[in-house]
Amino acid sequence: MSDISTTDSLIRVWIVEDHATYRRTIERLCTPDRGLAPPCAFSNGEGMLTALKHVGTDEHPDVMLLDVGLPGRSGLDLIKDIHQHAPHCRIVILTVFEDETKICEAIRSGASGYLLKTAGAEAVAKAILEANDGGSPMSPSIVNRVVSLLAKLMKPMPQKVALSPREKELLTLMVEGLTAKEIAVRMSLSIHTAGTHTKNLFVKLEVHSRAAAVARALRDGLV
Amino acid sequence: MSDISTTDSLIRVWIVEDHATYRRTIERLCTPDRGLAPPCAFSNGEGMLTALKHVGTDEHPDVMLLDVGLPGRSGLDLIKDIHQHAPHCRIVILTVFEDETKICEAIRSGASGYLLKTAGAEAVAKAILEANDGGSPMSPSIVNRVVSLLAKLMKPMPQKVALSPREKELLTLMVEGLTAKEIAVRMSLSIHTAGTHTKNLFVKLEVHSRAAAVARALRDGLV
DNA sequence: CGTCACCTCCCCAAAATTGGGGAGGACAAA
DNA sequence: TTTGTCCTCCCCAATTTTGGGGAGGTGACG
Repeated sequence: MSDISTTDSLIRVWIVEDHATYRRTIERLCTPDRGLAPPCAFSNGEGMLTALKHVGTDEHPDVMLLDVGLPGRSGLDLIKDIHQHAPHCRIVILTVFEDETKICEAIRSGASGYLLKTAGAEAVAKAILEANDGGSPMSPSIVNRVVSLLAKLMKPMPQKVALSPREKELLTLMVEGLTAKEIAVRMSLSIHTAGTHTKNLFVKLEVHSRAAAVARALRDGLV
Repeated sequence: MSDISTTDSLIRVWIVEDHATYRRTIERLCTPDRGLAPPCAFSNGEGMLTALKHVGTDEHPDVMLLDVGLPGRSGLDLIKDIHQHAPHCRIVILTVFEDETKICEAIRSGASGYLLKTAGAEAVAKAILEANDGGSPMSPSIVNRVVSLLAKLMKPMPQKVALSPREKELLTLMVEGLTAKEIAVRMSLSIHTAGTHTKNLFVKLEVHSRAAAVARALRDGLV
């Protein structure tokens, strides 16, 4: 007997994935030698949800692999429902989307993991085990984003950076693509004053270049 | 007799505005001494539209002040209908919205003017006269946007600037706020190559600074 | 009245950017 | 094959940016 079999039962995995071939790939990697029971696979969230409502609690999945970008309701919406019906089920998002918004929503909704579909079969299998053990499996690039996201939220981002009128004006012109000299002219300032404002602005925005300042301004709606 | 009375009749003004007090303000400024007839005021587009359909052509308004952000259909949708029933009616948008999208739609729909509600009573009165004379009254800030918008459309904007893969990559990192040196490291390039890419990028984007490049990228969704 | 934030102006020097130039190789289309 | 685009690397010099410093003035707030 291998050490895996020391657990009473294999991990119950459910899969929600509309892409048939990819779904098959995932199904195939759920093997007893990995500690995984033959999975239940669904092509959409509705089917999975009705199944979840009708099976007994002892039949509930341990880990749910969830695709987002499904037809019908977004996979992200499903998370809450899953948690409602199967509170102990660990949810792992499996998707091609890498954007912060989706990741953020998923995490907020209560997903345990977030895998990119570029991940190999072994990575997925490992992720299932990790999730089942209470971990939070994530693709490397996702981890990066989560960390930076967290860092962003951690720092006392005072909602809106308190820019003085003149600084806001300067920032606006900077976003227009004007150089320091042009800005000085437009604002009827000496180059030096424009420079001073720029320095102060950089400190407030926590950046070290015009490009970064513009990026921050545009992205955080400071203009 | 004042020179205003040399015209046979006063300007017929219609107003569509849901905010009662503001509507009253506008109504009050339509005085004979300004060359304006007592106006018809409506709190919504539907009412105005039915009225427009039922009155004779000789009763049609000369100038229509239109609020957008009305309950029910958007004021912008109304423009087409108004033109259909009263082709000679000059339409002036009166709103708090300053965004390019709204302005663009309004102009495209056939609005003659676009006023911000921050405009004073006298400005509104002047705008009505200007519109009636075939002009296009606009708040200063609106004019700015329209001009820049026009300029943007004029230049042979080749839809999407054809950036090479490497250039797009560089641009992305530039938007992240990285310096040339950092970008070179991230892209595994020599500073010189990063510089070369930057130069080519600037030519394609028609800019002369990183800040402007970032602004262009972010605003035109190049990343 | 002192303090603090803001605006204005200036000096300075290290570092980065900007904008020319050239040059070789890969690779695909004409 | 020739042409063209793209990627890579380099040199150069003028200009700009960055980030310190100081300094005087205003006006608000306690």
